[in-house]
Amino acid sequence: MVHSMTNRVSESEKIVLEALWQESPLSSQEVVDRLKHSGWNEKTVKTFLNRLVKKNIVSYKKEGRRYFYSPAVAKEDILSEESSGFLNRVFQGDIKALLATFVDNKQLSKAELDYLKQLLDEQK
Amino acid sequence: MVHSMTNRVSESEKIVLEALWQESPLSSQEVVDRLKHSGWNEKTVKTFLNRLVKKNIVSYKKEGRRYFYSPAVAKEDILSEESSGFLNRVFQGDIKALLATFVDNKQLSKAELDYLKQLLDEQK
DNA sequence: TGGTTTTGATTACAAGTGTAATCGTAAATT
DNA sequence: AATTTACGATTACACTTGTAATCAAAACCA
Repeated sequence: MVHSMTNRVSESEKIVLEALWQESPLSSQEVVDRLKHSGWNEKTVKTFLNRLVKKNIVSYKKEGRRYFYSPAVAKEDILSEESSGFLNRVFQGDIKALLATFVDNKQLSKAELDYLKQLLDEQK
Repeated sequence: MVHSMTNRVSESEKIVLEALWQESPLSSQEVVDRLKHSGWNEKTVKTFLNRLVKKNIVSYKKEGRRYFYSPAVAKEDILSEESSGFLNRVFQGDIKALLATFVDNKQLSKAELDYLKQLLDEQK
């Protein structure tokens, strides 16, 4: 696979992927278990797993009759891809505007504020 | 319209909406003109305008034969809705993780860093 | 006044997504 | 061994989205 990954991961698929990021490899049943709070039918979860595999976002190892799934992409990669996409789409790349919106919108605790200041200092 | 707005604005629709935020009211032709860089066919733009109207995201005033469109929602509202949605979906509400990703990922200029620090101080 | 153009409304249509149900086969159970 | 079960593969189906084309009525032009 050469040219940059164009396969989009849908929101639902991302929730499934998140479970695999937290722990993998997992059988489909284990994924279903970890997502029982979602209210999704087992079949639905399996569909998402399948689509993730077809998109090469998730890989699997056959073990006897069943598959054990693992993420094929790093969480950080997806997060930064999503993040820069969001920044560009919603804030036209204006990171100051984006951060201002987040900082204004959320009530940040003192600890969070300190953490962020530290982050900014390191950035120097 | 009573219960909380559940109408999703698609990416393309948001681009059209952005034009109206920049200036309104606009006739459909004016919107098309302002979006000629998008490469969209006039018909396509009109479709998006129509869908925005159906979703009550954009309103219009009839003037003779033609309509003049205006946003029916504030940009800030959409931005903060999108932002908190993104925060929750992608970062599970962990604003520190989100900001860290943005701050790490983008090379921030000195001016931007200063701006952010000031923002954080105001937040105190 | 009869054609031409403009504009909004309606219709089209494939791809992607949410949400499963069904099918076929291999495995487990009785 | 026969039956039930579990699992992956295939199929289903409506809704959304991207991307327009067509239609009907009004307005303009010749």
